[in-house]
This record gives sequence, C-alpha cells and structure tokens, in this order.
Amino acid sequence: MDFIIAETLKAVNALYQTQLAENDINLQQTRKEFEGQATIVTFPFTRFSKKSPEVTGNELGEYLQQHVSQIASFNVVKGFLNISLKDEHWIDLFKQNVSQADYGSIPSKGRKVMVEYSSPNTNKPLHLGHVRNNLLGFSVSEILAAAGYEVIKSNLVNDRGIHICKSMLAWQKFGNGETPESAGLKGDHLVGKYYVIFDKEYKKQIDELKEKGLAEEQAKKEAPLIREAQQMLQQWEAGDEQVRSLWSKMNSWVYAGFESTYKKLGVSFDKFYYESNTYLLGKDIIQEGLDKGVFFKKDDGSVWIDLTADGLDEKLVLRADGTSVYITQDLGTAQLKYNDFRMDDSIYVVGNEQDYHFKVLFLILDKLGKSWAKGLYHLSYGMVDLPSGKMKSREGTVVDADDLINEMIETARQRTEELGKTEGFNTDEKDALYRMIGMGALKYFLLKVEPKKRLLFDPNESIDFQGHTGPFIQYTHARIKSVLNKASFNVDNASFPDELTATERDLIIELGNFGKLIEAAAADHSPAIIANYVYDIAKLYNRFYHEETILKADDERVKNFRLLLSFSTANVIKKGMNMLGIEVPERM
RNA sequence: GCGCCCAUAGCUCAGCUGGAUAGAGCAACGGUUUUCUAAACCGUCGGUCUCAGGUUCGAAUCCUGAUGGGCGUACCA
Repeated sequence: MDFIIAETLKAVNALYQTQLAENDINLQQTRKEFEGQATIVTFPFTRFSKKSPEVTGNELGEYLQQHVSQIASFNVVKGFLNISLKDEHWIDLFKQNVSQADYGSIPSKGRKVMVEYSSPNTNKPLHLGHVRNNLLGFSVSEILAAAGYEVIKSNLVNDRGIHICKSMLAWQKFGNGETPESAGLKGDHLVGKYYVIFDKEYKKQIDELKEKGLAEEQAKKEAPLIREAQQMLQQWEAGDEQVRSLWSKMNSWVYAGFESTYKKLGVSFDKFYYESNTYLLGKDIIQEGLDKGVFFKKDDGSVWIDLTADGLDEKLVLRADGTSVYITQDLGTAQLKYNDFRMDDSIYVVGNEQDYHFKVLFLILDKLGKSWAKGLYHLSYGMVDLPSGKMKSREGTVVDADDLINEMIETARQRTEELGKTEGFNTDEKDALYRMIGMGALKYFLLKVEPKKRLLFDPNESIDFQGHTGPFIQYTHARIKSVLNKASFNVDNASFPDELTATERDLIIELGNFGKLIEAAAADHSPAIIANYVYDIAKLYNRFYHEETILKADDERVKNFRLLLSFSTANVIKKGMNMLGIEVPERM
C-alpha cells in the first residue's frame, strides 16, 4: 500500500503546488465500518488547499483515481479519503509476495546483537518470574534474528556470592550428605531446599539473640550462621579447596536441574558467562575512569562518579577496601562481552527493579567514551506478582517453574482427552502434543502482555485454552493443515480468481503486514506485537473458514486459491509462533 | 524527600508516528454442527479511557498538575 503515499505526494504537488515529505502523509488501514482498504487523512492538507477537508478529499480522490491504475474507487467521509484498490492488486500482492514459501524472511541487516537473559542465581530453582525472563529473552532473540540481525544469546550465571554460601552452609550442617539421587529431587530443588533451611535457622538465631536483648539490626549481623556464611565466602575467594569443591558439587547439581528446565522451556544460549570468572573484572576500568577524570577518589579510598548533573546521584563504583561492587563487575563484563563479540547492540533482559542500575551503567560507559555504549539497551520487564503480593523464594511463596510446566502439560492432557481429539495418536505423539499445547498456553499467556507491564498470576485461576490464547492459534494451524491434507494440497497447483470476497481480501491485507510487524516488534523488543498479530490472523482465518467453503468451492480456481491462502496463513502463523518460542501441531 | 514505571469494559489485555462511533478474550445471555476439526463462528450485554487543566481542526495517545498502585534511591546483587 505504500505506493499510495508516493502517489499522494505527487497529487498534492500537482493540485496545490505543495511539496510534502512522506511523513506528512497519514495513511492507515480503513476501519471496517467504512468502504475501502486505504485511508488518507486530509485535514492537514486544508492548510494549503484552502478548501474544506471534504472538498480536498474529493479533489485528491479524483486525481488519484485518474492517475493510479490500481485504484478502483474512493469515497470521502469528513476529512477521510477512503480508497478501494482493485482486487487485481490484492491478488497480485498475494501471488508475488504473501504466498511465497520464504514470505516473512527479512534480508540480513549486517548487524550483530547480543541478548543476555535468564542470568539465574545458582542457589534456588527457577520460578515464574524467571520463566517470564527466559521466554522474553528467547523470543526477542528469535524476533531479532527474523528481522535480519545476527544474534548471540548469552547467559551470565550468578554462581558465587553470599547467597550461594548460605545454601552450601545449610547443606553442610543439616544435609547429612543428601544428594539429588538420594533425595529423589532435581538438583536445583535440592539446593533451594537448603537455601530455605538456612533462612529458617538464621531467623531462629535472630529471635534467640533478640530475646537476649539485642536489637534486630545487631542480631542480624551477629547470628552465628550469617557469620559462618560470610567466612565461607572469604574462604571461597581465597580458593579454599574444601569450600571450592563443595561449591563445584552443589553448582553442578543446580546446572543439571536448570538444563532440564531450560529444555522444557525450549530456550538455549550461545555463550555462558560465569560471575565466578567475571567478579574481579572492572578494576582496570576504574583506573581508566580515574585517569580520564570521570571518577574521583574520596579520602577513604573509595571511588565515585558524580552524576548529579545528569539528574542522578553520586554513585560508588569501588569500595574503600578496593573490592568490587555490583556495578564494577558489570562495567568489566560489558567490556569483556564487547571484546569477545564486537557486537553493534547489546540487550540486557532484566527486571524493572534494576532500571536505575542500568541507567547508571550505560551512562558511565558513555562518559568513559566507549563507542559501543550507545548500543546498550535494558529490556526492562515488570514483575510477576501473585494475588498475595510478591513472590519470595526464601519464604516459599513462589510459583515454581517446574511445577507450573507440569501442571500446564497435565491440563493440556485433560482438555484434549475431554475433547476426544487423540484418535490416531500413539503415546509419543500424545505426549508431544500435550507438551506443545500446555507450553503454548503458558508461553502465550506470558508473552502477549507488553514486557514493561507487571503481570498478575493467580494460581487458582488456570490459564485459558480458549479465546485469545496459544492453543486457539495452534488449533487454527492444525485446522488448516487438516484441510490441506484432505485436499492433497500442492503449491504447484496454485491458481488465482478474478475477484475476492471481503474476508479473503481482509486476510490477504493482514497477512501482507507481517514484515512490517516483525520490524516493529524488533524495534520495540516486544514479543507482544507478534503475539497479538498472530492472534488477529488466526481470528480472521477462522472467520474465513466459516464463511467460505474451501474443498467444495464451485470453481476449481477458487478452490486452489483458497487452499493456497490457507497454506500461506499457516505459514505466517507458524513463523510468528516460532518467534514466540511456541511450536504448532500438524493436528490436534 | 527525590527519581522511574503503570492506570482503558466486572476480570485479563489490544489500541501503529495524535485521526472517524475506543477494540479483543474471559465471565453472563442467545444462536450456529446431515457440509473442510465447535479448543471454532455469529449476536446481545458491558466504557466519564483514574481525575483536573492545557496544546490541537482533532487527544486514550502529547504537556502540566493531582490521585492510586509498583519499583528504586545500599561500601546488597
């Protein structure tokens, strides 16, 4: 439809001797209650046409109809010029473009982008919040790849620190040598169990100390368990063999557990970074910043940056004792990633509680004169909350990722069996189908919402399988495949009609927007755009499916055309869903 | 205190760079299957787009302020 803009520019120039730019033309899809497919808003033109919006619209319409062969007719409603294009034009768009097997592929942009996501702590299993992160990161990676970027998916594993020592210490004290095998627990769940035990015992000690008259703050600092954990961290940093060996053992349990969860989620990574390797990085950057006068040193030896001119605060970048803080490592890690890959852009998928941190991080790198700093982007997403409030691992008020996944698959199994749709499936096929549908429901549920919005999840209300959901779209795909199979569809038999029904036209137009939507989703880092688009396509197709008959169409040309239209729709649905990390079944 | 984010139907969400009478799903009610998969389709009901100003031919969308909610503002990560 874009050619209309160019033609309108010519028309405005011819009629009103005014040279406009492309951006000055407001072209949109005609609302369905009016006739036409393309609408130009004519209000802005009245400034130089010196005529009413209606008259201006009519003059433009006349001109365009005379000069543009694809235009069939036009009508003017107030300041809106509605243009109907000939069916020939839409059929041509379908033939040349939409129906092609590679439709929706965008040529390489020659840009490399890193997407860092997941980045778990190795002291507890993944919960629903992590699931949102993982699905977002994976989906954004797929969308960027579809939009022609070279994508590197990375995962910065937080495998060291005081929280890890807490689990280790609790296991050492209360574990009696328990292993994932002996406990019959996934490794990450076993380690998480001891993280919770630590917290429970720690609280006990705090209460005891408080009874002895200590203030809360002091009790928290002096409880023997926390002291031991801190000591263990020091031993870890000193390379103490026993501590390191316990650490390796427990982390390996966790990794085995994560691997299984990642697999079920269908996410993957090209590059792992581990904080145990990167936590000392960044000190050379501190020196660089001091040399450049970006940072300054206080009397106690701590290093700071003054960001008050940018509306932020003074920020510590190195402790007085010379050790790193969080941002020190992140400065170093950012440099490391750039040295490794020389990417043009780098996206961090991290929750919105760290908005301030990333603002500061990117600003500092920019002030240090890093040329690549402008390519850094924080994909900030809202927390997943329960009706009872925030999820807290230590207090056990979390929706566990593995549990949720299993429940979704189980629900999918029940629904499918109730509907009696498993005829002709063997056991493996059934399992694959249930997994596909259950995960489709979960993933779609999480991805259809704009990332930055917070998400409320009520464990008592199961995730829907009907309506605006993943399974609805999957069902539409399976339905199409079923028709195509019945017809023994072959692309080579394609034929095209002389005219279109309204629904066929709507479907072609919407399918024609695919590329534009991929670009928009990539630019906004928003899977929600793809999710809502694919839903619109599925909905339109179902309307078409009910209104028109395909296999029994009177005219063989129409039949073959509708088959090809169905095929093309399935193609877009599949590609779109794959960008969300959702698979679509051949039948269900 | 200061900073950032959010607010659209009873509930969950769309609404493209400002454009026509603000759209879906769920829930409720009614209809559609001798015909390609009813996880579907069609219809009814449901709105002061949190509030108050402003900019504009035109505001859910932009600006200012207020209210409500979330987050941050650590020599934690």
